[in-house]
Amino acid sequence: MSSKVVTRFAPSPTGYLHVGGARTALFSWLLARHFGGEFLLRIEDTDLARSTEASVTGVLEDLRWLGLNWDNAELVYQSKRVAIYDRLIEGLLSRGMAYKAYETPEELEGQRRIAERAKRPYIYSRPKLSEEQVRKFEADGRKSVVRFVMPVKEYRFTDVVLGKEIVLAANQVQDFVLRKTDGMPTYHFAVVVDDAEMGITHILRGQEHLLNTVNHIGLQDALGYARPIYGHLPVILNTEDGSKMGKRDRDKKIRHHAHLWMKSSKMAAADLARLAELGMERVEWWLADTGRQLEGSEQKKIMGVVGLKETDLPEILIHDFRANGYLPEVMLNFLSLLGWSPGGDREQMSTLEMIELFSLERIGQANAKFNREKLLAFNTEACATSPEMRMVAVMRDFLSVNPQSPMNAASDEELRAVLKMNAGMRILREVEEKSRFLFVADEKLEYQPEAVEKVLRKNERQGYIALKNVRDILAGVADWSGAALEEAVKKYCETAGLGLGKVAQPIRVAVSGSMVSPPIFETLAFLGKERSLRRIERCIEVVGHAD
RNA sequence: GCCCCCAUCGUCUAGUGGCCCAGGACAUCUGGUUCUCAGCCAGAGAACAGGGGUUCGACUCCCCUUGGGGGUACCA
Repeated sequence: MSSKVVTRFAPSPTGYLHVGGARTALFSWLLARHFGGEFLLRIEDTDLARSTEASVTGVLEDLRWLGLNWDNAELVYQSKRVAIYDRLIEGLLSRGMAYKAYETPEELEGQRRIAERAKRPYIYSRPKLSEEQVRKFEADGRKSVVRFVMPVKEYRFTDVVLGKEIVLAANQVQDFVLRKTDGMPTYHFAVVVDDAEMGITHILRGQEHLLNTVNHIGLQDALGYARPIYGHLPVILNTEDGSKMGKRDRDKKIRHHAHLWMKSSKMAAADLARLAELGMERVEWWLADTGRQLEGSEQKKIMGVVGLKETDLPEILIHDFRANGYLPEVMLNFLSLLGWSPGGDREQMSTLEMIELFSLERIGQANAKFNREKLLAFNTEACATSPEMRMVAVMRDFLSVNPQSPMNAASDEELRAVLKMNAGMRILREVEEKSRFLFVADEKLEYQPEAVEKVLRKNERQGYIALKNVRDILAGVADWSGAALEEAVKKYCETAGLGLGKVAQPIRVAVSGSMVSPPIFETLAFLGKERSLRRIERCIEVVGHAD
């Protein structure tokens, strides 16, 4: 095997990149990089109704974020290659290797139902049309598709991932559609032509394509193409129910909550539709069947009504993980372990190590469940061990996709300091939630009622009193450093006979507005004497007044 | 229904006939550390789906059962 390895990733732009697609892309990329070959990108936009340019942009951005760089400067769009497909299809037609078929989708559906009712497997049977019938169909303006004359025989091919030969019996093959009524090629046709023309040597794809492969090799034989090496990757499943992990899962959760909401608030679908400013039929249609999906904008409206936050939804899309503050290198590492293992006890790897260690033989056969907790643990470790510079860059990227965060105003130096005081962070979203108060104007700081109650008011306002007392101590601290502040406050605790927690928590609430923040002395040092005291002063006033 | 794929701790997996009364990681549980959250440290429990073969010997090979997943489109 002296020829160069050429792999590809060929997403259909009907949504953003999800973990399954990313894993497929990663494996193809690793294979190419391992052998010093090429990794190409192609956009499979033959489904005119569902493909969008926004999806293409999104997928490309996600791939770039992950660092899965592709080698073709010019992207291949199947929608721009229709003339090429047409020429080849005409060739097949003229040689009798394909034919026009005139059944409507409804007629086919009917045939399928009949077969199902008779408990017979449905296999499309080629109708024998007389020339006269064909003329009549054409004259009636009946739309036609082009079907491939699939040679009836046993098909077999070797799968490198499964490590075995896949056999499909002759009675299972059937003629399939090459060109749809709208003139676009089907996936099956375009994929075979493009893989051949792009010189793809290895095709890695999800196991849902396993049986499609026989159609593809039937076509390859008819068109005189060489057969690439195939490998079908195990499917990534949900931990919760073991079903295939996919974009539908977010929709599933929203629907579930919508039902709960209707039950608890005694509302009907019509009320939900009205409040969400959506059509009633649309909402009812969606609620009725778990197989149905709403558009992203519609989902948002429903979520607003039933009280679901973006962060309540399961992360499925690569973009979700980015927006929650996972590191791309961690995603890559974790994804690589879903179906692959370098062997032994090896788990955490840099991308370079993954390239070096990757091999098709070590890809597993069993489906894998996506374990979020383990991903979190990997991310925690990476956050703890990555260089400061890297973390600042990652934080910037995180903030760029969270433009509403006040932390966007922070300088690199400030980010570095914030990251440092957040040692032990798991994801960047936690850093943001825990530290955003540092970048809110003193007078705009909001005090959580529960925090004020529990920490300052409870037990005869012990916390409030401690805060007042420690305010005077802090006002007298000359060296406003973490260490000096700690010393001063601890000394106060000792003389007052209080545990550090009894004093630290009131200060925390006063400067952050909540019961959770980075370590209190570092927080004070970051804010500086003036701002710290101003916040404490304001808190004393606000809480005192409220009585 | 039919076709195809798969099967080691709760989860991801290591294991390619004796090195395994099965190793690692995450999760769980128990202690410890700590100004909150998180983290960190120490320890513990936890698996070869079942039944037949093959073999001197099976987690490893073969068959069946069961279970899980995928496909069955003018979607990819």
